[in-house]
Amino acid sequence: MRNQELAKIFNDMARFLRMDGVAFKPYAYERAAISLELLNEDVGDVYVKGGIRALMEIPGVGKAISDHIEEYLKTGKVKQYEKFKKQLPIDLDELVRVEGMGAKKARTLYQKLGVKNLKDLEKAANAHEISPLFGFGEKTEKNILQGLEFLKRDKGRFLLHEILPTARSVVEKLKFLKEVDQISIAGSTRRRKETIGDVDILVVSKSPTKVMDFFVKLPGVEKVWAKGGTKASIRMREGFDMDLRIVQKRSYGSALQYFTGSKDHNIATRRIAIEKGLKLSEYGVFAGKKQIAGVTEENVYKAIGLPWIEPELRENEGEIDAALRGKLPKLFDVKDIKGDLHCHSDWDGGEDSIEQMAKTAMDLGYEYIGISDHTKFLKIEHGLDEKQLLKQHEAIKKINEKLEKQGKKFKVLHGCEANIMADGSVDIKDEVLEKLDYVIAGVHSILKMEKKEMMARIEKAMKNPNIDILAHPTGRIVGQRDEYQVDFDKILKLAKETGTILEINSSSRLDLRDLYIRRAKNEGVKMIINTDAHKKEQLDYMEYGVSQARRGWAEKGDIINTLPIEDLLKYFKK
DNA sequence: GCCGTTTTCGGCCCGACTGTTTTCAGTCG
Repeated sequence: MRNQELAKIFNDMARFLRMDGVAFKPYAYERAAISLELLNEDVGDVYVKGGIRALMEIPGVGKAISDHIEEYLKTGKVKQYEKFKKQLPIDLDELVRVEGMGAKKARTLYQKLGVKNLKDLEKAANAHEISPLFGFGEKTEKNILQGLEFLKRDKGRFLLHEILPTARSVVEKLKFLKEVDQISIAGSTRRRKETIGDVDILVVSKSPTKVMDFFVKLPGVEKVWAKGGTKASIRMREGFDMDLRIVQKRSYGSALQYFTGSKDHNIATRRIAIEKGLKLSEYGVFAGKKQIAGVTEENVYKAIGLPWIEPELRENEGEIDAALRGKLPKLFDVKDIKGDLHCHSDWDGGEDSIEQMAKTAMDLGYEYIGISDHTKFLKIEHGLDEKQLLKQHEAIKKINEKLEKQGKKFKVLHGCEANIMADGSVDIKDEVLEKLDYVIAGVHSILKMEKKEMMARIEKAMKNPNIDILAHPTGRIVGQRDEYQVDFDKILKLAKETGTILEINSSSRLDLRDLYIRRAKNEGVKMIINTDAHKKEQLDYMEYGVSQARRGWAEKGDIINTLPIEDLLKYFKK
């Protein structure tokens, strides 16, 4: 989409302008870039429909930027941008990935040493050409070399699944310190973004130095980037950074609000504060010099005329407007989940027996679990055939009888995760599917189909009266695989027509993604959050699916496994 | 360069830490 291409150009232009010491213009270009990224419609279509005038309707786009957009749409280029690039023919994106390298240092190194990319940079640093330069020194050169080393090992962003347990264990360790009065995870981890760049931790303490010293000496710390009186930053062995901020009690709420972000949400909240003649910073809300809020997040939001906003919503994607109108969604949490219907047992090569899975589900406080093993087409997953499914059906019946005898209210449901074949049929006969409590179906093979073919395939499956749930509907796996060629609007339409439930898969697929969840909710399409657990420990993944649903503005009524079993069953087709 | 219930000019989010030029620019979040 041309929106993203233009957003990149404007972000780059902002960087060039900032390098030249131009004030405020960079901010304007960045705002325009954000607007374009958030625009639902292709900017080319906007222009075709309404010309320059329509472009100027886009927030942050005025006369000059709309001219740039028009120029780009007509010629594929923005002259001013080309001029900037010619003046500074370096791979800035690459260079600024080195910790401590910004645009200005990069420019100096190009002008003095001809450094254009990481390779040149490494050569110059190794040859000690950097340290003698004006404004640089021994330490800067050493840091550049170390930054380059880290970059070589850089694995990019981490999955929330990988980060959250580590972040929590660090919080637990810090809690042991008597100097730590209050503590919280902040940043994108608190917003439960699906991938995390680094972990932010906020602490209230009267003895910051002691906490800092402890923090930078935690096991697994590989490098201390910075350590001051209120702020420290470390690189962990696993390859991600952790930042610790220490504030006073009176600023805990405002600091938590600030460090939770997102950046765009914060800019929006600060603007609101300014409109009210107040100042919002991490230290509090101020009327002149007087602090009027800051101890809790609730009173910070209240002071600027907003209700408290759930961290998962803080992306400046409509939550502020919704908050002002009293239309924020009522989010639910993992405690509202009554069961998990996408679970594998040792029948298909999973690690744990049906009983063990059921027991773990009971321990989690669930009222039911659904066993949905793979079916026969997936030989690599030891998929079950019709005969085995019928046998499993009897086994589950016995387990339920046993549970009933023990006086447990808990129930094991029997399903399966059938394969949607290339032609849209499934690999288990209807007469067997009919006997199950429910059927999940998913695409697991021939993923690289053309959109039209793939949609015909999925349409046929969704129209199958035996298929209740579409597993991982778009096929993406975070950080590993893009979604297959699907038309999500069509999927929503079919879900409405056929009553097929869309899955929010809590594993590293996190499929549906948050924006799709929001669209499904708006269309009134029902969803279910499942873990796809292949062993009992993975039943804990539910929290990630719930976070995803929360980021998608979903409410209890949108998610059928918040329902008790008798109501849940009503959503299945038969 | 953009914007507006303080509005067509004057303000734009704001503070911490590092290293080096020893007073502050550059970078980061």
